[in-house]
Amino acid sequence: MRGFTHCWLLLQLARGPAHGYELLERMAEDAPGTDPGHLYRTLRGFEDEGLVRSSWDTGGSGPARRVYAITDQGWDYLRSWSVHIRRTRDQLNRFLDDYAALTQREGGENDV
Amino acid sequence: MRGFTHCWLLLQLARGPAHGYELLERMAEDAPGTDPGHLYRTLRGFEDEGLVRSSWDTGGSGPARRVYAITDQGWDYLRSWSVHIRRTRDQLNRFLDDYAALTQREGGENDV
DNA sequence: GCTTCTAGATGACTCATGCATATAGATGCT
DNA sequence: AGCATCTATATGCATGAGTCATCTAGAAGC
Repeated sequence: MRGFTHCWLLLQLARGPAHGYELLERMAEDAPGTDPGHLYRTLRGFEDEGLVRSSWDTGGSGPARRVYAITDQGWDYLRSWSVHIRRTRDQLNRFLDDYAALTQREGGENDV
Repeated sequence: MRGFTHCWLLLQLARGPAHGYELLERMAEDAPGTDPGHLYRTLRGFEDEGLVRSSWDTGGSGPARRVYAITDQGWDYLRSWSVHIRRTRDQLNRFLDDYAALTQREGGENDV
């Protein structure tokens, strides 16, 4: 499966078109410490795979912005991801349960 | 963060000592398709970092087995992982919630 | 002797991620 | 005009997880 950044970005674009810098700032709130280079590369990668389409927005202030919009193929991809993500979440839950059970048995001095 | 294999392996060793091949078989049930090379390398990596200790078990049938046991440092690591994993799980839940909300709004022909 | 099973390991590759840095338009300051 | 700063996109290079193929070698069965 692709990393968290991939999922997050495509999901954001599913909510509506946006340009990279905007997504970068949004991400700074949700998951701080995201690398701009990785973000822009991921977006271009999406376009290469046909999951999004981009166009230049020269209106507004500042440099031109490359605005990305999700495609039907992008929606399909997002859908298959959601299945995978649910599975991953379940695995993590199992990990947490197992860990909690172990630490309880071992002593109980842990804040689980 | 380290990948799922890392977490899973160290958690298994937290339940008790085991050798690589045994873990490989256990993993085939929980998360099929795991690569032996990756597994063995990960275990050696753990040992380099002091998270586990290994010793040869020449008893029993078949070739000698390298048996791994978790160290105190390994327990510490596992503990810090559990915090991170909980955070990741919460992110995945947020993703799934957002996706569900989006697809409901868009039409509702999806089995969420 | 031969194959098969058990067990551990390496080499080479792809891809996600991180860190530094480059480029360039727009804006504000002096 | 000159200069710094903000906005915006992008590349270069390194690390490290994960994958695929392959190797070594003891033990067991036939």
